[in-house]
Amino acid sequence: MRDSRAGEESLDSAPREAGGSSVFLAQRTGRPLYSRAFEFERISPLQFEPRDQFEQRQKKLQQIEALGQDPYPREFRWTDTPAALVERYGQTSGPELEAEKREIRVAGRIVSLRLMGKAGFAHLQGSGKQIQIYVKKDVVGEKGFELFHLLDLGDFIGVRGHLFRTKTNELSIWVEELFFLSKALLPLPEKWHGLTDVELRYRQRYLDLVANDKSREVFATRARIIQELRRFFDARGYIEVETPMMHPIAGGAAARPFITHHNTLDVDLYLRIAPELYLKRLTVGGFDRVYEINRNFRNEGISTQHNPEFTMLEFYEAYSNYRDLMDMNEQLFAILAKNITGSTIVKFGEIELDFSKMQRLSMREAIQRYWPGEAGVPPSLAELASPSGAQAATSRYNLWAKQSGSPYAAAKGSLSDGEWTGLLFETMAEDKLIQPTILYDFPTDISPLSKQKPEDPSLTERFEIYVAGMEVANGFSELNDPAEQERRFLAQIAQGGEEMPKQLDVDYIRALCHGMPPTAGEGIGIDRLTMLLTDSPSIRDVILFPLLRPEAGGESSSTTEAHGA
RNA sequence: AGGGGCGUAGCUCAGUGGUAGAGCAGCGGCCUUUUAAGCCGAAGGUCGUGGGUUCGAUCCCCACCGCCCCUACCA
Repeated sequence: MRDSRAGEESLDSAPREAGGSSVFLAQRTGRPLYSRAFEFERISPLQFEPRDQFEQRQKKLQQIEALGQDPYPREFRWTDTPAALVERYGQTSGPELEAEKREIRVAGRIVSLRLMGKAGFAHLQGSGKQIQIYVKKDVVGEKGFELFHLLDLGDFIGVRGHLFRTKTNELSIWVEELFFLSKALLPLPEKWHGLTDVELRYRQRYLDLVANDKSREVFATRARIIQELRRFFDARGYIEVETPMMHPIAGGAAARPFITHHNTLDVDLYLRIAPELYLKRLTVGGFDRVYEINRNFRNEGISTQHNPEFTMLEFYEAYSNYRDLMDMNEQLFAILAKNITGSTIVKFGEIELDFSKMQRLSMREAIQRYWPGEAGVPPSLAELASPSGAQAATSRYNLWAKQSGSPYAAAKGSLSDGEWTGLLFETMAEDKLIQPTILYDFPTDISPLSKQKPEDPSLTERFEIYVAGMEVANGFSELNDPAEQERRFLAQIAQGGEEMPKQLDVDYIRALCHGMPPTAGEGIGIDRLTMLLTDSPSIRDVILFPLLRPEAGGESSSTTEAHGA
């Protein structure tokens, strides 16, 4: 951490270590504060673009310093934010402002600048809101106006003055004194188109946030969604916990993990693919209602719906089952939609999602429901439940799909009945679930952590919630029979494959042996939920810094390393 | 991984097989209530990178790099 009492001579007067590469032309020297000069020595050829402006602004910074200003001052005390002023005085008339004439001190980033001769206007932006300032030479004086001249778009300043309205009736600050706060050595994106290059928006999110209101709103909304979720669960007696991100065994989901290494212990660890097994240990420990909002990491593809690290809310509730959760979810999604967007009807792209009700379908019903008419008579529930029934139905579906050019179900290796059912559902029904839908009764074969249905052990008490064709939640009555759990884990391990655990999580079985209450648990994908509630078509629009390939220019991978041939 | 698209000034975008264009930003000048401020002037580019075709390539061809979209894997 940086010392908050920074400002003592030692810190400032020490020449900066060149360290072999600096982007600055001028290196500061060990002169005392306020009288320091720059030395123009090229330290390294590395520079940020645009170079002319970078250099120009460095020169201006020196000139500002020459005016007696600290180039990086430690303190500015403000009385109001731009947002607060707009909020409070947005409707107040000029004469009323004149009558009050309260002294205010406001800070912000300069986002527009109109300078004319001996006066000028600018807009200060703070927390996404802007207020205009008016700077007049007569008022701020020779030096103050000189400082004003040296300001660029992007600089941070503070002002002292009072509110008034201009000829065009815009609420503005009549500036009596200017305070330089920080220099933008690089220019902001273009002022009315903003930043549209998506790559730049993701790589340099800070510019996106400065330039694009829409973007800052999305992330503010994301924060509110998480707040709402915490409120919802806190009000129901849950406690929030944090469980390990580094796991000795990657469990709790079927996914390829990231591998890392701890030096002192000399062990490989996996970045967690799910917090599930740890949270359930906590229900064993007597935390009857727990939740965690945190990251999961899966070493898999990147798409508009997938980022290698993503945020999940997971929660567990003792003495409940999946029916209780389904009911709770209907409430939760409706409340969220209402509180976040103002309505339970939410616009998403070209469609409107209605969160006031959720249709419920069993997986087998969904297959029937979305079975294409041209593919013949849909399979009966009895057929789908019978041995090899799902496989037979899939063959019939594939026959049609291949003829019509639709995606067909391609099985890798031999599948069990439950796997066929899951595959068929994913192939033909999943992307049709546009309106919020609770899909329930998943095959046991693809639900290794769920309790079976007492009347049909081939199915489990598990559901998923689909919205706009995306899976956003996954919950079930948790399997708490240690013998059955061990059997299913061993079956997974025997099955093999990159996505399956390699090792039995013995401690988890031991925990279950100490007794886990009947519990229902669920995970909700926060990123996807945020997409839905902010009308964002890509997951990268709701993740501040989505994973991208590292920028070229540093050590480039292929060219420098490619001597294998 | 496969298919499609994109890459031109710091930003937003035009454009052409024959010396590269605008607006904004930046620079110099004028301007004391402007607001996409205005007016005058000057500057700014390895047209993603590397090959090839050509008398000549930013443009055509190939490869590579990066990003976006779709499909596959996945939540």
